[in-house]
Amino acid sequence: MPGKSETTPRLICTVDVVLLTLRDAALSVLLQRRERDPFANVLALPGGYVRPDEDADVAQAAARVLRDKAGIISPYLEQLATFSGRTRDPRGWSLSVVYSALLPLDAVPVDGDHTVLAPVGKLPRLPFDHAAIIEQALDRVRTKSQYSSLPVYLCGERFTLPQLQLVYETVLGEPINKVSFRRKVDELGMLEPIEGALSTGGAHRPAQLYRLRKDFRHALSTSGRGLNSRD
Amino acid sequence: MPGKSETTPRLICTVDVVLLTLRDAALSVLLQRRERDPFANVLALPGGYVRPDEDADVAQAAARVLRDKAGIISPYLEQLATFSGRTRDPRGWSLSVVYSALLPLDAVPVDGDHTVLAPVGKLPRLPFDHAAIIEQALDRVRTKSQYSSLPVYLCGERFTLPQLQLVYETVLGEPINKVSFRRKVDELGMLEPIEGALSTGGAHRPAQLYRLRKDFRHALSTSGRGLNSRD
DNA sequence: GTACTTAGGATAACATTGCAACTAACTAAG
DNA sequence: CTTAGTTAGTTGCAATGTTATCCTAAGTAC
Repeated sequence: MPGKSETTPRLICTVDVVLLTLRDAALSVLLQRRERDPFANVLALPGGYVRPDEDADVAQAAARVLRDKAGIISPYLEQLATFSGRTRDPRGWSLSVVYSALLPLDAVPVDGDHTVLAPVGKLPRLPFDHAAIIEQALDRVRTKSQYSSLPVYLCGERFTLPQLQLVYETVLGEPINKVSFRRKVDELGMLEPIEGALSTGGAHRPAQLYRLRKDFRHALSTSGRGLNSRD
Repeated sequence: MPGKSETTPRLICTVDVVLLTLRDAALSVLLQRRERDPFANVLALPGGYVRPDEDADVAQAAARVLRDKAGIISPYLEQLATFSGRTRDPRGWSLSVVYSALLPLDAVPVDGDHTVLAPVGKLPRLPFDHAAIIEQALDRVRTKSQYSSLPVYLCGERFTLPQLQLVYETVLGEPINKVSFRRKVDELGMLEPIEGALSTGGAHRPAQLYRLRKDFRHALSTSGRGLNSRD
C-alpha cells in the first residue's frame, strides 16, 4: 500500500457541449473554431476546462462554457456521458464530461466563421473523439424523442401541432402518423392552446397555436409507449 | 484573457461502482467499509482514484477498482453518470464517474464485515452523495429492464423462464403477465434452450433450462415496446 | 394409481395503432 | 359571390398487439 501523499496524477478535465438545433429542416450541431492548440483554428464542439474555483459543479461549467463561448443560455442542458482516455487528447490523459442542449434556431447566434451550424448529415472532420460524441448525442436525442416531449425544446415559444410534428419527424428521420401523433401529444398533456390561430401561412385553414405548459418548462414529459413510425 | 499557464486547478477525480445483485429476492448493493479518511470505517460504494498511469480510460479504472477492492470481474459494467461539485467531498471539489454493474449472487464474494450487501430498501446512512447515486442507478436499471435483457446479468449461467420472470418482477417491483413476458423474451431472441430440464425443485412439471446466446453475452438486446405490468 | 403443483400453450376478450375518409376554415381565381 | 385548392382537425373502422382465462403436460408425494 502506497504512502499518504496519494493524490491524482495530472489529468486534463474538461466539459464539452453538443448543442443541437433545427435549420432548414435539418438537425444541426453548433461548432466553433478552436482558438488555441491543440487543433487551433479547427472546428470542434464548444468546450473548456472545468474550473473548480468558478464552477459549483460540472453542469455549471457546461453552462458557463456555453454562455461565455457562444453567448447562449439553454433551459435544457442534460449530461450525456463522460469520455476519457489516454489517447483522445494529444496533451495527455483526459476526461471530458459532455452535456447536450437543444434550442430553437433563433436562440442560437451564429457569426459566419467563428461559430457555425453543421447539419449532422455532413459534419466536417472533427478533432478528438468529437465525432463519436456527436454520434452518441444523436442516438440519445432520437431515442428520447420516441417517448418524450424532448423535441419541443427545438421549437420556439409558440407553435402549431403540424409544426411540432415536422420537428419530431425531422429528429426521428421518418414520417409519423398524424392521428397517432396528436393522440400521443394529448396523452403527454404538456401543451396548452393559445387563444388566436395562425393564419399567416396562406390559402388554407389556420392552425391552433400551442405553448408548453408551465409545469413542463424545465422537465420532460414521458409516456410508456413510444411514437411509432409507419414501417 | 488569462496567460498561457492555464491548466486545471487541483480537482479530485475518482470512479465509484454501484454493483447490484439479487439476494433473498431483494435487489442489493455492494458496500465496503472505507479504509481511510474521509469517512474511514464507514460503509460506502467501492471507489478509488482514477490513475492515468495505470488506467487506459475511466471504464478500466472502474474495472480495476472492482477487481482490486472486491475481487470481482463483471461482464456488464456500464457508465451511469458523473457526479461532481464543490461540496460532495470534504476534501474539496471532486468529480466521480460512476459505473453500474449487475451480477448473480454467487459471483459476488462477501466477507461479513468489510464487504456487505445492503438491500436497496433499507440502506444504511451513506457518505458523500452515494445515496443519490444509488437512487439514480436503480432508476436506470428499472427503466432499462422494461425494454431490454438487462436483468439476465443477475441470473447465473443457466436458468428457467419462471426464474427469469421472478428476477424481472423483483427488479421492476411489480408482477408481469406470464404470456407477455414469454412473448417479449421470445421477441428479444437472446436465449437458447439447453437439453435437459430442471427437475430439482419438486412436485411439479420441470421447467426448460435456458442460457444466454453467445452473441448476447456482452451486449443488451432491446425491444421497442416495453414490458407492462398489470395495473 | 390419485392428488397436487407448477410449466407451458391456446384461445378469447380487450386495448392500441394506423388508415382513410370526412368536415372545417381559410385564400385565390374567375 | 361562387368555386377550386389547400391544409387543419376529427371520426370510425380495420388491423394489429396485449392481457386474462382456461386447459393440458409433466413431474413429485402419498
